[in-house]
Amino acid sequence: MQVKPPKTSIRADNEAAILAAAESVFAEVGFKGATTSEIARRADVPKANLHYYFATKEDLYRIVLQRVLTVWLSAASSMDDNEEPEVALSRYIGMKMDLSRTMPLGSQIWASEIMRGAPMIKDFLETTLKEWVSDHEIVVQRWISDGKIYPVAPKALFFMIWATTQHYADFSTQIAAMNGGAPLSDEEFETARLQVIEMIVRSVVKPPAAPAKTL
Amino acid sequence: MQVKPPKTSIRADNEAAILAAAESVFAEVGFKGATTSEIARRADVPKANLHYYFATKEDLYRIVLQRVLTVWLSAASSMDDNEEPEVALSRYIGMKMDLSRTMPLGSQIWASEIMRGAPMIKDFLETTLKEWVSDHEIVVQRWISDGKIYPVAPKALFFMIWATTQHYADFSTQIAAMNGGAPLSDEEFETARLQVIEMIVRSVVKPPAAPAKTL
DNA sequence: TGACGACTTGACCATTTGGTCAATTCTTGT
DNA sequence: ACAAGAATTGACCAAATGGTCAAGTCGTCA
Repeated sequence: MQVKPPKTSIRADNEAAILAAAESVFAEVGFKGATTSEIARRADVPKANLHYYFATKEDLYRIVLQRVLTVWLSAASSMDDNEEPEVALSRYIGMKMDLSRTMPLGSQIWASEIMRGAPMIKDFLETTLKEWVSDHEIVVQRWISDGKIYPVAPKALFFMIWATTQHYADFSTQIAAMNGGAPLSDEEFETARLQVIEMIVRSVVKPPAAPAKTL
Repeated sequence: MQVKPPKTSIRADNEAAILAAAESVFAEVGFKGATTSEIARRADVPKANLHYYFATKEDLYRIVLQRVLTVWLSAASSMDDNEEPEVALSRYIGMKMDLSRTMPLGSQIWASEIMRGAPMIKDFLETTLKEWVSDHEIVVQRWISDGKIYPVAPKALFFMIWATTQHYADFSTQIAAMNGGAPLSDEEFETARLQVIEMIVRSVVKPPAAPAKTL
């Protein structure tokens, strides 16, 4: 199951520790605010050792960002099939909620990269992401033509999905404060997950046509 | 209409220029990433002059944050009355969309403050914001009891509203990229605003009970 | 076992950082 | 007109920053 032979496990271990530390620092204070010494501290290696594995802070950031994009793409493909809108949307929203739960740092890094003007992922936004949106706008348009969902601007729907699901990662501090100070438990999160799916689906999917005459 | 007599207009002008510059820098790179020299550069004053008006970077940040909270509170009160859910929600969502349009930097600063763990507004979250949520949960519960909206977790509804509306501020770079590279025009934004209101309202408000028998 | 490359790290460097200060130049009220 | 406070700013400082380097230690494979 290993993709790359692990060179030495020393290298693999150290790179992993440094990348994990980098992820958490970048998520908290963004690229500009991050310091290599703080990353080294969290990874529990001397700063010089960090620079032995990753030449520059920008290199480190680029690699961390690349993993975020990869994960984003994997979730994105979960909406590809042409199922019924309710099913396709539920699957996609659920997947995004799972991502917010399991990889909140990635979501936060994405957010702070966007907020600083996306200098590093401008290209990704303009090509890959733009294409995903264009492709899926067509799907939504078809659902509208077929009378399955209300006529809505597809982009507004995508933005609502992204915003709401990622909110559970990016604003987890605020959510915890509203939850009596503690992060959502697994059960609480699962409830939220279902609730989000239910609300967003209802926001666009037409209820089944009035049952012809039965009852 | 002036609240404080403007001391000298020199002071007022300089403070305003510095605060505006600070807002834009903090919005882009957060508190940790911001530098006083960059703020001074954007305000077009020497750094020493900036420190003449604001003693420390933290002071500046605190003041900028305070204004964000004030604005947030003014929008929050727009949902207070006990109107029909559709009206109350539409007004509140519309107000939040307006805020995202007119004060996007404030929204971004809020987001980055939350992402770094909200060290500076923890108290606001745990008191003022928590109370607002508690109070309005009651309103939503009543709407549910009255059968006016579907049974939803009030917090999940608030989070969806905040997330979606603030997305138009925090992720404007990404939205522009999806819009062919240009920020939303006034008309495009107005369309989005209406669309967001429509979707969120539909996500919770029950359609009028099947019209008794007419037609 | 020994040699060679991988790994480790304290000391160091130039630059940038937040912030200070004293000397100077306005403004303004009388 | 002029004194007194308000405003301006170049020069400066200690600390922190991203990054380097040389001198070592360790792992492993023949």
